[in-house]
Amino acid sequence: MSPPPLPRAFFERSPLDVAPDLIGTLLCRRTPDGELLAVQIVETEAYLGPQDRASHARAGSTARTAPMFGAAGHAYVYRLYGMHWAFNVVARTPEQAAGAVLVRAGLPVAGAERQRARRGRPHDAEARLASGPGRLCQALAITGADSGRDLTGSASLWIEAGPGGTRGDLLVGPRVNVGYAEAWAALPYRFGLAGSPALSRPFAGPTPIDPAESIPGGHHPR
DNA sequence: TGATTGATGTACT
DNA sequence: GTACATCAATCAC
Repeated sequence: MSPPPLPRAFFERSPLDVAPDLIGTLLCRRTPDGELLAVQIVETEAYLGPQDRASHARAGSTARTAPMFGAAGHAYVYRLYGMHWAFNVVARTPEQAAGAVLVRAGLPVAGAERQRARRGRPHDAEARLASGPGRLCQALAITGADSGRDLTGSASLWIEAGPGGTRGDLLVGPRVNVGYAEAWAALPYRFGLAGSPALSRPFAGPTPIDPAESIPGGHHPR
């Protein structure tokens, strides 16, 4: 028995609320041959709508970014640097034009050996198999064919609550490799599970923070 | 019609 | 620490 997929309402909130709440949840994949692959999500980034200079939504809706402008709880998958895939969940309120949460890293919790085989690196530690947006997609066999998929009603790709319901201490910092986004590059829209060995890279600055505290940096658009 | 640019990962020094 | 693979989207003519 496993818990049901996270419901639509979970994703019908600001990406700034959904991104930290996804830390500790399970991203699950049922392959065509029936095998279960899953990771515990340990790192996410929030991307807002067209006003966010770091978001692909900044150019408005295109064939690629259309899922971000559609219903919350769907996948947005795109090709990165011409050779990797990156997986997002659409997160937005009815008032927000677009929004998404990039899943940057996870720790394998089911089908680890199959994930290692998919990565093609037999000697990599488990914590390394999905410790980056491209690695995570390769380990879980996520491709552009999954873009637009409804994660709340799919038998092949979904997100469910993590075991125990404990999220652990959160790390917060600026998003990775968005230096072109001017003032938006410095905002603390990246979230990580403190102490996880599967983070894609370290968080700088004072860590961890108390999850109960508000996000540092003042007032943010939600 | 052509040039630039990335929400990266790997190999190598 | 640096080099580089590789391509759709976007932007500059």
